[in-house]
Amino acid sequence: MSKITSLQVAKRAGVSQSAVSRVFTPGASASARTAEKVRQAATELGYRPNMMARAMITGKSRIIGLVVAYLDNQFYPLALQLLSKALQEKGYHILVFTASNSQGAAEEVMQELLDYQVDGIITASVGMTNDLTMRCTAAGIPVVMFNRGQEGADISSVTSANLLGGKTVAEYLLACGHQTIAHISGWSGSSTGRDRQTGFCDALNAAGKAPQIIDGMFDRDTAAAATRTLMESATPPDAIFVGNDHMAFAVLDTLRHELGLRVPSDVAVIGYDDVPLAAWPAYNLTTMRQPVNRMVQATVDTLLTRIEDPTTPARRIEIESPLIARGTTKGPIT
Amino acid sequence: MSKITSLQVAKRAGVSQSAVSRVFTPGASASARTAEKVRQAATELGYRPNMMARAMITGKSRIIGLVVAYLDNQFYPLALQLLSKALQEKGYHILVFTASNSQGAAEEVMQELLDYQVDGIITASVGMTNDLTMRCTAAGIPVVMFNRGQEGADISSVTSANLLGGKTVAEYLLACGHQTIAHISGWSGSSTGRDRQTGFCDALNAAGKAPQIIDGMFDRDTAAAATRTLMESATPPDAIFVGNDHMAFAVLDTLRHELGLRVPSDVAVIGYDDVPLAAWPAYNLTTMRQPVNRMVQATVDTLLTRIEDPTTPARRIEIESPLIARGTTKGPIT
DNA sequence: ATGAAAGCGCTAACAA
DNA sequence: TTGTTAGCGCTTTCAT
Repeated sequence: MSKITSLQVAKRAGVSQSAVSRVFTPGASASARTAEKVRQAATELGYRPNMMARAMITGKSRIIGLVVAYLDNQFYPLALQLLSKALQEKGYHILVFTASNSQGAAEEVMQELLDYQVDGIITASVGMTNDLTMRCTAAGIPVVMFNRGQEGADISSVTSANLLGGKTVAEYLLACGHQTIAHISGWSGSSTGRDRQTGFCDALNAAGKAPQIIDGMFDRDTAAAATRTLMESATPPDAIFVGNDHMAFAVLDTLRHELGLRVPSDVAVIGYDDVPLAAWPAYNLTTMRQPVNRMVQATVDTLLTRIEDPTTPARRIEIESPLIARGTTKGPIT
Repeated sequence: MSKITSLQVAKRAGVSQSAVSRVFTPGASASARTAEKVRQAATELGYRPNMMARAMITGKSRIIGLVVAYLDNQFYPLALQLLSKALQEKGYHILVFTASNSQGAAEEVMQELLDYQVDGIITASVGMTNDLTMRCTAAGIPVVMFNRGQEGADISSVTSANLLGGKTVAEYLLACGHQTIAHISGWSGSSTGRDRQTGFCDALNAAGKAPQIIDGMFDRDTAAAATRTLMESATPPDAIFVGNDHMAFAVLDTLRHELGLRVPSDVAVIGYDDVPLAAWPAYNLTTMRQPVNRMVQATVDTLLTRIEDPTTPARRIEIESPLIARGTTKGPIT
């Protein structure tokens, strides 16, 4: 039982090979009778069009390259799963490229992406340089950055409203009556980390406060170390805003199990993402939600729109979302 | 800057198109001088061979289909990341197929897998029927089941030594002096779940004990419900072996935060997998390790070996690993 | 070792 | 609507 070609189907159906092709090509013309005969023969033989051959002609592979760095932050596996499912429903599939955040690696990945003739690219939280992403656009391949923005570049991106999110957190903490507020920020090399920090600090400054800030690099160990530094300082904070949930869990672990402090009575903690784990009783973390579902939907829409019509301009989508108050904060003073 | 073909490189290098092809085909013959000229021209033009065209000729796409169901169990994202990285180093990439565990979906996925002419397939924890997996083998596509075995079928699989693992857990719990031991099993429809259970029960039976067993379906909510049932029964257990870490976290949450019990003094808990979260202080879970690294390595080896030489027989690999004692058990009586 | 030529399986432009 | 023809970009005989 080897490969069945369109030619064999054609013979069996008593039509030309191109007739078979047309029956299987969306938006091609074939009479009902022909289509019937062809489909019949095709199912009998178990024929399915060869994607590779089709891709070579049309230039469309129906493959989307997903560039991803680390999957230890629960937010990304979830996104990957939803992304894959949503694209699959549209007839696309995800080809995974893991890129350690090093300079040379990105370069290499970019080439491989082009080799496979992917129809589009989604970068998830990976530090693609402007240059690299621009080159994809130059090569005519639409790129959407998921959970990352890019300053002046003409590249589509989908993020949550991080600036606003930071502000929301600041105002909430203020409303809770906190006096000494600190921030363990997301990696300052990422727009996401920077925006959350900016929104947070601006709102705090407006209230006449200046938070102490340490870059947590989106990393557990770094965040844990930052927590120690913060709490052992001369003026330890009574609230910490952490750049994402993944780090916030490390902060909570350190606070509770290493420093023996109580949350929220000694220190309040707020994260960002609202990954499933944040809702589990062991952490019960107050956090800014990132609506994965809507972000995924927007990403797929944006990408497919650009694939179908390359003249569509790049769009930068920001999705607003609520703060989810749970047990690591005391709640606003009423 | 559109597509560069081998022909354009050939012209520039002053050689034939086939010469260019040979230079880029591993194990083809070309003189040093020709190779030099070709490489020169290629880099100048930014040429890279077109994978699609190559795939069509050789029948090798250098794409591995990964079929996966859910990614909420931390074990799988980790595996996916390592798998992707290991394969990438060998020049392969992963095309993701998400399959809800329904019957019809698997059928559909299987077809798409064939459409893309994947060189091999890895199924991760997804309930492929014997029939389906056999059809892939029939179609000449090597399949490796990751973290699942299959009874009599001639299909490669890589698992940890689940039978032995179950036994190890039982003996450990016995050594800790537990009297009433229960088991919230992994999905009984999976070899992994069954083997752990069998190894566990056999060892317990040998000691004259018969554990109460509830199928946890590898699901958080089901496991939580099972925990309630167990603890509210006439003879609540003093130790619970849970079929994987993902469920064990739900069990711990329920025990501590809902039933107000202390672990391990009221009940001891042991999981299976040793995902990163198990080591975090909030859970600090005693668990059977599954050595992801070695499992991934074995999977990649097995798959690539069969791709390179299809006559290689299927192999069933079981990897032994240790119990990691942490804070949810009291430790053996000395 | 190299070039010419024959396709891989398909879609698309062209006639009929 | 349909069949015929020409490639997509490459690998692989087959001669030389």
